[in-house]
Amino acid sequence: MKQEKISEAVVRRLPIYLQFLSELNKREVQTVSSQDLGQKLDLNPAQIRKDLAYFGEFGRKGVGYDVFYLIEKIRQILKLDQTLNVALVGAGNLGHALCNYNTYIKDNMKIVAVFDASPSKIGTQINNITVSPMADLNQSITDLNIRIGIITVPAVEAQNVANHFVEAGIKGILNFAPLILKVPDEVRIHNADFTTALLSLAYYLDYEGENGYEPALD
Amino acid sequence: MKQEKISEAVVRRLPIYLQFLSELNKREVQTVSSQDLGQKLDLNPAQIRKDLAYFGEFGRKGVGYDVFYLIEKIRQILKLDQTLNVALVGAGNLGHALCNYNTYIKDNMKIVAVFDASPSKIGTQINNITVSPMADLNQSITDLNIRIGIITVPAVEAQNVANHFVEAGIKGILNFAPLILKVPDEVRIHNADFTTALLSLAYYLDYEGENGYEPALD
DNA sequence: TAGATTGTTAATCGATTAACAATC
DNA sequence: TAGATTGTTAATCGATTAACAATC
Repeated sequence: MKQEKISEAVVRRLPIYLQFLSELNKREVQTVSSQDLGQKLDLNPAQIRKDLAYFGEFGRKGVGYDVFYLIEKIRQILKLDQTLNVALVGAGNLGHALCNYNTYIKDNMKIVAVFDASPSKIGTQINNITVSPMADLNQSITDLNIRIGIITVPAVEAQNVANHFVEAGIKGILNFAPLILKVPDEVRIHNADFTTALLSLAYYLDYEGENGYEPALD
Repeated sequence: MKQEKISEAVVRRLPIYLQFLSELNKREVQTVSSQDLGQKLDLNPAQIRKDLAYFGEFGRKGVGYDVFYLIEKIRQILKLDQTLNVALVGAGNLGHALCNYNTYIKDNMKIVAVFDASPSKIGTQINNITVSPMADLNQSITDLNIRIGIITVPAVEAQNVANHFVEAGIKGILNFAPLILKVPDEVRIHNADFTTALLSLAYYLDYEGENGYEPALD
């Protein structure tokens, strides 16, 4: 086990491993090799072994990885072995979708507070959570020991919400708004805006193999 | 202008440029330098210049880039200068959110058909589109000349939907389900699952600067 | 002309992959 | 023991960044 710096790319793959391992576990598969994992996840087996080796020796030579043990280990690494409370700002369609989604609950992430600026939204219920006014944000975040915030407001309001989050002591933000937020270095931002993924799809239509863009000839 | 292979990383940044340039255009800013762009988007100015230079010479030395001209050029590169019809399968909360969202419309992407397997959803209206049964998918995709599909169904059904899409001739898929889809090489998949982004946030909590994971000492 | 900023080459940095000894 | 598969080092590959001549 080395004390190297672990790159973001590695950390980003851990939840992907976790998700597929959970699937295997559900199907009562006991053991898995990096070969198997690589094939199912479209990744190089050497990369998977290397990723895991940053954190310890979790496999057995000649055998592979014990599925359940590896799940436990990855959950520890990601700090998902403790419940993490999450706040969400923006009770629009997307906010609703995220609250009703409950994939994260099994991963110990739980949206426990929802806020919105619009009086028409405040007081309504989403999945047993009452939408609160922005004025309550600071207090709730302290009371509920919330460290992660999700932003699902329109782009124009997103920076403002981020500022509120930072002031309230939030340490990680999942941002769905299509812009780059400015926050202090100690706050971590992950962008979940899908418009870039959608728009960049267009580039790859039709011209697979060639370059998509045909410049004017000089 | 060179005929190099353009990496995915480059293409992924184009929509980000586009989005900020549109912002500038709205504010009637005429010209922008790679310096400015880099600062606002948290990117290296050299990288931005290099990205753009793959596709042509869009700037003026000593001056910068004309905002409106660059917008036009990037839209051409991404093939957003023509309207692209999009199909969506999965009329749940997330599907609803995406249909009501209309950011893409200004970018010439439009969801024009929605499908769901559940009888309780079929026939309902989302944003003026009637939810159709899966049986109609093939025909609609042909009739409406749809080349991009969005998957917002639960993970267990996602591969099945992807197969339908492929058979119907879809060339690009935006997948929100948390799994790796298997499709022929000529079909492009972009994953928009945000659970990986959310779960990996946990890793970075608290221990900024250090490594988040504390292994047992041997 | 002087200052600014591009387009592009060269240098650096980091991430992925191949290869293999160790070992179950 | 023979076959399989890990953990890890070395080789490769690709992406980012620095630097600068060209030029507006």
